[in-house]
Amino acid sequence: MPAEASTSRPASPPLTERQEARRRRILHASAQLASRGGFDAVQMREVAESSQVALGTLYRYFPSKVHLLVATMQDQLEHMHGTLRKKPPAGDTAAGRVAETLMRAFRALQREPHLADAMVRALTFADRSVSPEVDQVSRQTTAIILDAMGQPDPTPEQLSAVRVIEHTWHSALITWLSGRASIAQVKIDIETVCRLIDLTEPGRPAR
Amino acid sequence: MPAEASTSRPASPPLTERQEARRRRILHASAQLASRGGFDAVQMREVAESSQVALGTLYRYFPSKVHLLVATMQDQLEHMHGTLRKKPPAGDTAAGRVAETLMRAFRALQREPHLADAMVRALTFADRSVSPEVDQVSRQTTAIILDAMGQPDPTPEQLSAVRVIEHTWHSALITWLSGRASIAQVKIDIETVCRLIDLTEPGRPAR
DNA sequence: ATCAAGTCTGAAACTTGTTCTAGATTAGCG
DNA sequence: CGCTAATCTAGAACAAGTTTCAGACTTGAT
Repeated sequence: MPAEASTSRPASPPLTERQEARRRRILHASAQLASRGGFDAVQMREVAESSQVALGTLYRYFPSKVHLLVATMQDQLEHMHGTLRKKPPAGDTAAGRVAETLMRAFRALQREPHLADAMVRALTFADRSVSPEVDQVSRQTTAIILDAMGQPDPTPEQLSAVRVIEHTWHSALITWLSGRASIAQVKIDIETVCRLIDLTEPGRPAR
Repeated sequence: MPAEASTSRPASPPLTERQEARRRRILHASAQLASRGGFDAVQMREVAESSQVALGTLYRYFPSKVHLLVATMQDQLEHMHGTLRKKPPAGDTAAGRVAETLMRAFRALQREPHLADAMVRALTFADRSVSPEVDQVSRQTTAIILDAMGQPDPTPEQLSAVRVIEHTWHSALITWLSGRASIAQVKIDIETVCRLIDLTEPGRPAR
């Protein structure tokens, strides 16, 4: 029973069971260390030791610390998408549902602020060499938002709005994590940007 | 004639002339190295050498690489605010003027993409210890946007919109810098988010 | 079962951000 | 001028990400 997740890796070379296990151990150690002290606490030597893997092996699985943390984020996002699916938001408007969904995710992050720090910092610090992985995270986030909107077939305008929402989401998280914005502030920003969705409700002249 | 900029540092201890000169040399070296190879090319030893200052001194002036790059950004932003002031945007709507202003800034960044990379990456990677400096950058950005709106006395709603615009601006830059979004895409995102301004034009029922 | 290719391990080495130290220089002051 | 505190310099030292390498272990195919 090899649990193959639906939205996962390209799975270039299929991993053996032991390799899959190593990969899981590494991701687990990464998340654990991150939960403690955030980005800085995820030290490659420690991750290697915690996951019972040689440093060189760690680097074979994840070519850099940022790759590792972005993969950790993919992992967590899948989790969250699953959780969110179970109890879909109940608002009347698409904007309200999206805002509610993002606030739910935000509350989850608040429970593990250090982990959030590690993941989000890695995500925005990632350079070109991590683009595919970051893109995957972005697609997953988009999927979550579209789910909340309940629009299986969004217009280009709506996709633009979703992109802007994602931008705001990431950047607002950053300001919260670095102590420059309060939780309340983040909430306001999310609600504000979600209004863009109403603005692009189909049946409106585009411009 | 000690040119004291209007929006500058708290100037805790006033610097002597030679110190001011050192500071300028450092910032200049930083910008120069950044223009070459972006974030990675700004190596503290090189900055120290280029600016004819000992490594320890560099760290006395800027307590970390991120501090240095954020200060570099403040410097460049002041420049840009000055430039933008000279030719204010000409659009009819506030949203249009803000979008035009940001696109103008964006085109300036496109001319020095490596410098942009160094500054923006530093900005979003900055942790709590750099909050005051990052905040200053944020205030300066807000000032530029409010200038473009031509609203000397914005409502709280408008301030929220401006915050969201800044979020989008930063995050969109990141996606462009890491090659995940095209210039055209960034343009669309900026234009999309600027619509929020019309939405909060005074004289509208606030919800 | 055996062999070749690929993978993993442990340890050292290298890079770059950051810290520390001892001595030289400078600034402000009486 | 001559003193004292602060600042600056050169350079070593340390920390953590990354690379490298020789040898042991697995895997897959014959």
